[in-house]
Amino acid sequence: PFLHKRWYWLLSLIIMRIKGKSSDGQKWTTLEHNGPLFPPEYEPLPNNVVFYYSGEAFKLGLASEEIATFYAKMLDHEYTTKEVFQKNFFNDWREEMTEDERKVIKKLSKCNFSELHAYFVNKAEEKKNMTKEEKQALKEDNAKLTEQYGFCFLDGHREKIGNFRVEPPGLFRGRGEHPKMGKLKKRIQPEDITINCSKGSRIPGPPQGHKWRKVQHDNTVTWLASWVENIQGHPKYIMLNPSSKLKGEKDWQKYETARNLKLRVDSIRRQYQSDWSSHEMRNRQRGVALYFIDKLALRAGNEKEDDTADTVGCCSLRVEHITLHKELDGKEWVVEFDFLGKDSIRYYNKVPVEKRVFKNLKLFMENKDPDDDLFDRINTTYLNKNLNESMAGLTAKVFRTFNASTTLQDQLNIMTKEDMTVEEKILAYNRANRAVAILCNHQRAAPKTFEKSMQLLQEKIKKKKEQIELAKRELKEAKNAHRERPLVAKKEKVLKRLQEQLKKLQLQMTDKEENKVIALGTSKLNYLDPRITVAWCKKHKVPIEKIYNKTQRDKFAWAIDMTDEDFEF
DNA sequence: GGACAGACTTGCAGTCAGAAAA
DNA sequence: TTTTCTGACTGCAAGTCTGTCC
Repeated sequence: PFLHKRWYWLLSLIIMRIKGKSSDGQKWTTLEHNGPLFPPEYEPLPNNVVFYYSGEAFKLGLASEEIATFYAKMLDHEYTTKEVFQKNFFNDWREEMTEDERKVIKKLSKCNFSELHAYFVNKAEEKKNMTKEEKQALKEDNAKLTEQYGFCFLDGHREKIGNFRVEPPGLFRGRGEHPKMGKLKKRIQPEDITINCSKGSRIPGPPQGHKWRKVQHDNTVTWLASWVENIQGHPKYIMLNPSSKLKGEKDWQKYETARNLKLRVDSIRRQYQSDWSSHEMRNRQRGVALYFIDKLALRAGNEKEDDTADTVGCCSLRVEHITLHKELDGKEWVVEFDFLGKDSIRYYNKVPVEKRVFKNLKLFMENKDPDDDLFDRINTTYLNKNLNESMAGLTAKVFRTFNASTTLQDQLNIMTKEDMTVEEKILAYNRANRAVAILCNHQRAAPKTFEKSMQLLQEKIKKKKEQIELAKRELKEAKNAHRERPLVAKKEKVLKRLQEQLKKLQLQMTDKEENKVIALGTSKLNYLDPRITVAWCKKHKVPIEKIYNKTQRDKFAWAIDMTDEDFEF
């Protein structure tokens, strides 16, 4: 109890480091929890809500009715207009139908879900219009469930669980042009679920009349429960919240690896540059790929399974994804990138490169079709094996963490001035954050209400300016006419306050405009060493709450506790 | 060395709840 | 007090990377 938080963290991190090196992959000693929380069972539609086929009322059985509601709920979403989505949905739906239903329902275009849709729209409306008391009661029920299922005991500490709910059934919504969009995501039964906890701990009871698929005691993994989803056949896990010690330590380790790269990066860069002139084609490809990963923060680019959206990363780039320009916009040796990356987010960039890189790319593209691999001699496994020889723990993605955190540190150093107000410092921070987001290509759809809220701000600024004019005149009058000290002082104060408010609004607007299609959250949460931020806040007297919200402060508790103002990444 | 499974991190979007405006 | 708006939070898909098997 007398151990200061910071020392507690340091100590446990050091212990972890020692353990980590000699470890057999053990992640915990004891783990006890209450199992996952299942979604509520399907509630049948009331009899007055009717599904029509070919204009005729048709009573669906419970199972097929439930699936129909999944589609009906999504009716005003763009998804349901897509052919692939419709086809997948209809196939899967028919598979779950009874023989009799299948005999009748043969075409999706003849299905009329509109009453079902209206029913759910109405229900949502009703929920919105609930009384305060009803809402409060619902909230309390929820809190009870969180209390019961939302926590576990790991090595004796009560820890928050990240996702303690089993995913409900529904229609799969892939991102981009996913060939499986619209397929039925089936309801998960206790019989599908594997429970992981420690030997001798209280094993969570399965729901009445059910059994778990399996109960295991594997302390080399961190998950509490798992099941296999039916779309891709991949496992899904119930795991701890990012605020947990286990996740925090892992996060810290990640940033330490990135800081290690800082010490080695010069020699690694020299190495890959010399690879550009290697006699071996494989080495040249490795050198150029690594250069892209380092300079452009591209992802590694693993091979993907079929039946997924066509997206690529560095190693999986194809000839069609780049265009070479000997000269473009007054620059020499320009590579134009245009491809869909993770989550089908477009990466578009025109980058001047070294002449040798350019020549190599030309060579890699020779005698290839557009859909051939650009780097046909290498893959991510090979790349990572190589990187690991340069530095323990080094993999392709470490470069993203390293470059992101380095950029933040550099930008903060450049942009923060001591005479700035707190608001200006926050803007500077956001700009540094934004530089990182742009580097990592973290995009978002422009918010639907963007134009509107922008206009609103404009108006506020206009009003404020008018107020300032008025205040100036009044001040002048006060000075000329009355020469009453207290009145003049008062008017001066008013003016000053107004001017400060205007400045604040203008800063707000700049920030908003620049953030229109850039997402800052991802880099803040996953790429920026929180110690940089914590140190900066301490050094420049910016309250940490201005930069990190509650969740973020919880996740980065380790950094907040252990970082001094002189920390440098 | 390639295929595959498994575990864990990263990423966007949609929902929700509380703050701000009316 | 009611309505509107925004940022926090959740959900879950989609990556990365490691280990195992043949």
